[in-house]
Amino acid sequence: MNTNEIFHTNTENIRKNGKELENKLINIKGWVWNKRSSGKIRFLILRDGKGFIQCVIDNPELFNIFDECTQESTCEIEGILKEDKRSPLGFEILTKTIRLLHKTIDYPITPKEHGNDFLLDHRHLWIRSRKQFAILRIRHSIKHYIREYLNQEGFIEFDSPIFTPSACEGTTTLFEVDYFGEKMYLSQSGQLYQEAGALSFNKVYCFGPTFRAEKSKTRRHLIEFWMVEPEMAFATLEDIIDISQKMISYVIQKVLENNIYELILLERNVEDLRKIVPPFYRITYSEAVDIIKRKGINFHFGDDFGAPEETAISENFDKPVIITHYPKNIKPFYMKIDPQNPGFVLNMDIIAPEGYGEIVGGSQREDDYQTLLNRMQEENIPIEDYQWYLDLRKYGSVPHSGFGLGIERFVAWICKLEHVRETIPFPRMLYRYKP
RNA sequence: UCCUCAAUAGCUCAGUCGGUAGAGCAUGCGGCUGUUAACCGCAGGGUCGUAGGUUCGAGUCCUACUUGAGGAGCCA
Repeated sequence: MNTNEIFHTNTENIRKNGKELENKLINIKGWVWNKRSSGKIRFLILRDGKGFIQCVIDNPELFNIFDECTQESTCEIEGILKEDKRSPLGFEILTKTIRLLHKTIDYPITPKEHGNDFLLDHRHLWIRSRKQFAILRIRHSIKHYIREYLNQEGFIEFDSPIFTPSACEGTTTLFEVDYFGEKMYLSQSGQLYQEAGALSFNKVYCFGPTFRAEKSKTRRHLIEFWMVEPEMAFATLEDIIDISQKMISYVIQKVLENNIYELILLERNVEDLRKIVPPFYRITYSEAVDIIKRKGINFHFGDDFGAPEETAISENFDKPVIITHYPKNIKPFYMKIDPQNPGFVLNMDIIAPEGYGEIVGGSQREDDYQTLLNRMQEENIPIEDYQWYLDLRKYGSVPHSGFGLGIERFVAWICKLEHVRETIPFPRMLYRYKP
């Protein structure tokens, strides 16, 4: 074996297979994340897009080039990989050569504290920092494991359109777009199209961005956010309660298995996440109202829950809470009326623990043509625009159910973040949409 | 749309009773052989968000505006 062989690698590979590369000459390309010096020994923390690794420089011939490598300069380093308990990664590089590929001058984001305003204005650079790196890698994993779970369960990904020709619940929360002279809207949910998909493919889901022109300005809201919306034929409310909690648990356990490095960077309490296994807690709307009233919160039976009510309910539980059977008049027309209790619908919301609010909303859908038509007329829905949707109840109607899960709130909960704006690469908020 | 709070060095902030501006980080120079947001010394760096008002005098008090943050409503 050639002892001078150079192994081109990265920090993710070192995390997983570091033992195999120990004492070997490795080559790694990246950017300077931080530097320290202490007399005759210097340290350079390299960021390579997969993680962070400390490079030790004790050869004085390299000190000049070390000084040239400012924060966020691009460089290529060769050296011997050594195991070392003092390095957070468990390994470090005894540097033999440093090549400066691009010198960075006056990088704006220093390793010290910054404010939200400054960081959001520099979002294109902020995503290089360690916390953002961890969050966005976990976002990727969450999306990956959601797809993995649904695909294993026999769902196919069936894309709903982004441009939608008509508004279903009024146009105030929709973005209007000029479509060659016609009015179109950016989708705020792919659900209605998923119902068509479910009657064609049995189990389907869409996964993509949705847009809501709500003037919401809170830590739980974005104007552009991502949802996964599964829809199943021959399925009742009970079936989606079952599958949604299994999906959430599956994703969390997979993230615990595969993203422990990122969770540690975020200082997330992983024991709280290990508890998230089915069955989740389950109460009805009426029982939730009792909990709220027992806490002394002034609440009118029949109203929808706001953030303070959701937080009050979730405080009682260390796992998500599923709330079912809401009053019909605070929920949309497509939800199926509870035959046992006609003032209520067969729906469910899942409230995350730790105050993260509603992460899932779903329901059994109205599958009877005449009942659906009556409800649409009551709510002044333009029937002509929805004839295609009514067709689904004319041709091979079947009990079917579905739900939507908001990716950003889910990521914020898993990462235990203060605000959803850090869970998406370039957040779109009420008054902030640059860069 | 409404309520509350904030704006001072490149960044994060302090600034007392109204008396002409401070620290840490970053930057530059010097020191230190194992640092973990390293540390120590020195130096440079300011139209105190904008406009007006009160006052002998305003970063500080008052008014308006601008920008940002948190929250409500609505929602995932």
